[in-house]
Amino acid sequence: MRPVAEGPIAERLTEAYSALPEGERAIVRVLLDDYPYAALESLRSLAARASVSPPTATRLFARLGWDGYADFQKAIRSEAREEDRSRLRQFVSGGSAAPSTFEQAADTLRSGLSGTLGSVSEPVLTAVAELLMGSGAVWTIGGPLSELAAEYLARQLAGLRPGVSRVPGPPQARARTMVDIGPRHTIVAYDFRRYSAATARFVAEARKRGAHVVLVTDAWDAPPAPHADHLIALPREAAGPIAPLTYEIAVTELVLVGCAGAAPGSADRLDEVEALTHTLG
Amino acid sequence: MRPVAEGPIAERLTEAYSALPEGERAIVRVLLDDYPYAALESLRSLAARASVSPPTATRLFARLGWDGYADFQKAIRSEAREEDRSRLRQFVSGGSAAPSTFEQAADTLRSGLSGTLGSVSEPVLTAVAELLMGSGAVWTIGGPLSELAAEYLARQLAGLRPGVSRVPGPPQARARTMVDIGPRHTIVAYDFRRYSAATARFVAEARKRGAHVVLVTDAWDAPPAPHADHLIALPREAAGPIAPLTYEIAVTELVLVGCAGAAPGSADRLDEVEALTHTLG
DNA sequence: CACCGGGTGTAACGAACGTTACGGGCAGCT
DNA sequence: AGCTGCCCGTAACGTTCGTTACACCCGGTG
Repeated sequence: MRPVAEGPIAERLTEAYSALPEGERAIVRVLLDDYPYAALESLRSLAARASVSPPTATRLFARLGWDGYADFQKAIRSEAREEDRSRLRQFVSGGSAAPSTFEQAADTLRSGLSGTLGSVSEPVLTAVAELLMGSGAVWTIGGPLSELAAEYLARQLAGLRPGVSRVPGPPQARARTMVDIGPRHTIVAYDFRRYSAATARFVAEARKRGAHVVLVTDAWDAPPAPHADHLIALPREAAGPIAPLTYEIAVTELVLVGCAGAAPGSADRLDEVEALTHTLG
Repeated sequence: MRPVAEGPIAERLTEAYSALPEGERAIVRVLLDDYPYAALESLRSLAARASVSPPTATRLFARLGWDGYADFQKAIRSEAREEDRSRLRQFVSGGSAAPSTFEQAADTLRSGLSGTLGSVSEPVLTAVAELLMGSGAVWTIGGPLSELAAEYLARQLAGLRPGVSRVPGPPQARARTMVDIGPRHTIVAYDFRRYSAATARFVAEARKRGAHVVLVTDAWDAPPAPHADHLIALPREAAGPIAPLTYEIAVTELVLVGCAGAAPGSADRLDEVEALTHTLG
């Protein structure tokens, strides 16, 4: 399979990459970009694709320890053949003795995401999506790190409908924002771990003014939770040694999928945004 | 029938088989027995495996309508490439009966993340982590959406070491930034899909000044790729209907795990940051 | 400034390639 | 028996291949 399961040859190329001269790097890029099919063509067309001369390719394979291009090709072919065979028994759960730090971290992310996606219920997502597409205006807000998720939601959602903004950071600007918030508006708040008192206050005030509140957090007893109409709680145990922004982004994308589904004409809008980007850029 | 899914080429061979003379049948048998790998070797070795002469093979391909062996090989290669792609697509989009939109999206995210985490090689992560912790100064930069990942890396990395900044957006500010960039500095660039010409230019110039460049992208032939010392390529096919920021964040967190591991005293620094946050807030 | 080492492209080489031309061989038909 | 059509291998052809040799350019060093 393409990059999902790379063989040792692709790894060898990847690892050696940074130590290679420019021309040979170009070859490696072509090789990995269309792996393994680029390696099945002739050395000359390979070199042409990389815009270098054939000898440069020859030198690459020599440097990496193969006995010429034919040798390299043979290795690629047998690896592909072998990988094809083993695709059936791809239920190998890794299992190798001592997983490295990275493997541990990767596993944490994998299972954490799985838990995150499993814990959000579909009716809630549907309701949130409808709310976001049906509201008069949408504001997103987040804590020190979660604000990146808030920003992400704002940007993507703005591609689907008008009237989406970030809640500004400074108190005065927040106050000016709050003045106009009313019953037809929706606030999406991201609040995690240490929780932001400012976010809780903002959410509480917005709710008092009749706005709808969607809260993405890590616990049902988070400070702003009482003021939320819809609450998406990510499992806390998913947290690794580092803040798991991955999960926040993931559920945000889930919400966005729902929003896109609820907006039939969104493709046109996205096209127009793109055209305008070009015009203004 | 070793291959799970045979393409039309294999079918063509099978159907024509009975109408073929003995020698050409032998060729077809070899072809189908080790499909499609036998077709990737030379015509001569193919003929040898079938215990016939090379011209017999040539005649087979002419008879079946291809314009020579090279033409046949090209067809085989592109078919294999296409089949590979569609296999991944099917793998990504899931196949169970009628899953809801959200379940589909969730599966996409799950398997996409799995693919992403599987495709990044550990030595590269290690090298990047060491680079990020050992450099004089680190700058992060990203495109319209990827900049969120760049921002995330900058914020988290700043908790582990001093001298981490975002590259500013406006050209003049970028120019002022560039002036001071030199050999002991490192640039981390995120560049995806539509690719940002500005990012590519910045990276190219930085590299010219001797800075190290780490590029996180979705293809080995991305525009800034030629200027990167370390390249982390996320599988392109993993992309769903929406931009997969989840994956970018995930590999960023993987890198951060490596950085944290390379900095023993980072806990103290984080504590101090927290205390200062309280003091200044 | 001269020097040096590494990286690269151009040009030329020999080898292997796929193809074509030709002739022997064999079955089936007249 | 002779003829005919098809199949197939041998031999030679021209092409394309991967490799090597060599000269140029560039950045770093004494």
